[in-house]
Formats: sequence, structure tokens, C-alpha cells
Amino acid sequence: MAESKRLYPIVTADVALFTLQEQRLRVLLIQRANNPTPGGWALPGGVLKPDIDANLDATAKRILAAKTRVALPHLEQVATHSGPDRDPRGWSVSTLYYALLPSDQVPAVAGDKTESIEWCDPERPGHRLAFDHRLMLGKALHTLREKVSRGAWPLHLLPAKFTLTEVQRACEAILGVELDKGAFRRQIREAPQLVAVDGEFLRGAQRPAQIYRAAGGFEF
Amino acid sequence: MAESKRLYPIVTADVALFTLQEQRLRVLLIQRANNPTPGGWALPGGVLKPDIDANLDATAKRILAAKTRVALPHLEQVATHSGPDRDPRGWSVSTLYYALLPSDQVPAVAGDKTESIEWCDPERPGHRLAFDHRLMLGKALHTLREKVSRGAWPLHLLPAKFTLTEVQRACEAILGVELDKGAFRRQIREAPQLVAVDGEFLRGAQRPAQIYRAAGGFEF
DNA sequence: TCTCCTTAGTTCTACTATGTCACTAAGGTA
DNA sequence: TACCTTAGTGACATAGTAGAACTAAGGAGA
Repeated sequence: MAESKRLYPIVTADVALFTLQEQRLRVLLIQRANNPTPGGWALPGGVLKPDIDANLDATAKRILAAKTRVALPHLEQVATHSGPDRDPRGWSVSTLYYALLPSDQVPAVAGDKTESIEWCDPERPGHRLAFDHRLMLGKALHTLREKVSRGAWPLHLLPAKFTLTEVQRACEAILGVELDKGAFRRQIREAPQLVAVDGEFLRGAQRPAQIYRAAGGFEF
Repeated sequence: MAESKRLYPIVTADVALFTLQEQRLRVLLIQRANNPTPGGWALPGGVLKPDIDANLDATAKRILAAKTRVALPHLEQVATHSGPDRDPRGWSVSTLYYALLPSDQVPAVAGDKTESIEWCDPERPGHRLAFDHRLMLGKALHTLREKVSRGAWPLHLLPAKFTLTEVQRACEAILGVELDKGAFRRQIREAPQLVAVDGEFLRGAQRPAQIYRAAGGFEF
């Protein structure tokens, strides 16, 4: 058995699941009761099961499905970390993904009985992370920010219907900076990924805001 | 053994090694004499050896070292592909890298006796590639182009000393488009990664060209 | 030695994208 | 009806970019 561990490394998928809470970017952390580092906080992850997973993407989706009751629309590969010492179980190869959870579906995420979950500030998780997950989280956040700063709209973080101001707040939460309304709307106006929902407005104690939805085939 | 293949997938590293030949971008392809698809052309790659590799980066470097006599300065991870059918040997996990070989070191690349090598146009390799290597090659090229179009200078494709025109030709070969000299030099002038070698010029039947080298700590 | 050719390297101009900010619009609330 | 809040637009200055014309500096050849 020790020999087989040398010949065949453990292959896992880990996921940084991001969402918005009160207009702040949050990432899901899990404290596993048993399993390899007891009491340690970590990104959700699990071992590849070649008999049931079509590929590592499927592994990541399976792990997320065990935590959430929703089908995650967006899953993106970030990087693969490997080495003999990063996991106490032995030589390991871990492919990191990030996923975006719509902010109205946070309640659909629940831990098993054997573990605690927490939504944390991805820049300061507040827990010491097991393995090299601190580094991984940093890479996932960096990749997400790169994508948004290159003009991708993080619509998967929002409910199915949303206002342009909500898109702007989501971008600001991801990038960690405030954006100018005029410049932001100039760019988003030409984006074919957004479709105004005719006649629907968000009402409040101010001018109503046009409701939008993602266009069909939106891919982030 | 069949059982162990189900439980533990094959883990490999594959490398798209790029270089310049006559100002054209080229990628190294190998025709393996034995090994899993006889006669098929493929990107150089090999199985992770946990007992000697510190991680998958080391696997990629080991594989390249077996093909070339030089230490490759630049190695970058692109993506990880996985699945039960992509490799005839069974369930596999393959991490793809790309590397840049200085154009004056192409002769240092030589195949084993048991295999042919060929430098191919990465957009039209001219051979049917084994596994999903055609897709991989596309991704590697795309990642390289993204990096260059975002302002990285592909100095690792050039000899230790080079002219600004050579940098421009390298960028053009990667991107597949012609660049404007004025705009190119405006950007490269402010780049701290390039250092003019005082008093050294490339001479020919025209005005001499200033010689440059990469600044210390250049990281691509 | 003079002219011409080639490539190196600079500069100028028009244009386009972007940041900044003020302005108008459209509700609700008191 | 005045005023507050947020939605949404427009106007301006600036910075970055493309495109081309320009000068510079050698060698080749008549």
C-alpha cells in the first residue's frame, strides 16, 4: 500500500466557491471533522473517482453538488499543484477550480453534519488553511480578478435578474476598488451579454432601475 | 493491475516547446517508435515519477532535459486535461506546459534513436496528433499569445543578446500579425526588462542596430 | 567619392478609449 | 410641493494608440 502510494499519487480537485454577501466577496471554507488534518480549515475538495467521474471537472462538480443543492453554472480551472509534501496522505496532484454562486443561493449551501462551513473574506480568511490552500485561494482570486478586469461580467454571482448597479457592485467587490458609474455603464452598454427585461424595474424610494438578465448562451 | 489503473489514473506532464525558425513560430512534435500509439505524432510528454520528481513542473523539466541539452529558462503551466479515454493506457490526468527555446539553441534539441522529431507550424502541424494533443497545442498557443498581447516580451525565444527589431519579429511570429514599429518601440522603450548593451551594435548593410539583453531577474 | 539602398530609430498627427464629474430623470417621503 | 435618493446621460480633459512620414547611419556599387 505504501508502495502504491509512491507509484500513484492522490489526484484531487479543489474548488474556491465565491459568492456575494452584503456586497462583499466571500469564499466558502470547510472545517473537516475527520480527514486528513482534523479541525483544519480548507477549500472544499475531494479525491478523483475514476469510476464515476468523466474527468476532473466532473470531480469538482460532484464535490460542489455535495455541498450545495444547486447546479453551478460556472466552473473554471485555475492551476494544478503537486508534490510529495503538500498533503499528509502522500504524493498528491490537485487541480484547483473556482466557481461563482449566485448571491441569492447562499442558503442552498450547507455543510454535512461532520463539518462546519464558513463564508470568509478571500483576502483574509481568518483561519489558518490546511495544505497549500492559502496559496491556492490567492491564485483563484487573482484569476477571477484578471478575468473581470479584462471586461468579463460576473453575472453568475447575481440572481437571474439584476440591475446595472448590482453588476457594478459585484465588479467592485471582486476587484476591491470603486468604479466610476459613467465609465462602467459606457462599457456595459455595448455588451451583448446583457439584455434589458422590457417593462421590469426595481422600485424603491428613488428612480426605478431597469432590470436586466443574461443573454442566452452567456459564458462569462 | 487493471484494478490499480482504475483506482489510480496515469499522471503525465506534456510540453509544447516553442521556438523561432526563420522568424516563424515552431513547436516541437515527436513521433514515438513504441509507446502507446505507435507512429503517432504528439507533444513531448511523460509519466510523473513521484520518487524522483519534486512536482509536475519537475516532470516537465525532466522530459525536456531528455530532449534538449539546455536548461529551459521558461516553463509555464497551461491547463490540466483528464478523462478515461484520452490515453489508450487508461484513465489519465495530463498537465500541459509550454516552454520557450532560444532560437539559437534549436540544434541542441535531438530525438532519441527510437523517435523522430520535427519543428512544426503550431497552427497547422501537418500531422494528425495523438491523444487530445491537437486541442492542447491550441490552448498552449492561445495562452502564449494572450501573455504577449498583454505586454510580455518573449525574450526567452531570443539569444542572450538581440535587437529591438528581433523582439518585434518574435512578437509578430507569436501573434501572427504585423506590428507597427513606432507603437512597438514606444512601449518597449519604457520596459525595464530590456537593457541596452553599451557600445554593442549589430552591423550589416544598413544603419547599425543597438544590442539589448534581458535585465537581471527577468521573468517573462 | 558620391549616390543609392536598406534598415534603425524618432516624431508628428489623428483618433479612440478612458477617467472625472456634472447634469438631468424619476420615483418616494414628509 | 419641496426635497431626498438613486438611475441614467452627457460633456470635457487626458492618455494611450495606430499610422505614417520623417531623419539617421551604415554598406554596396558605380
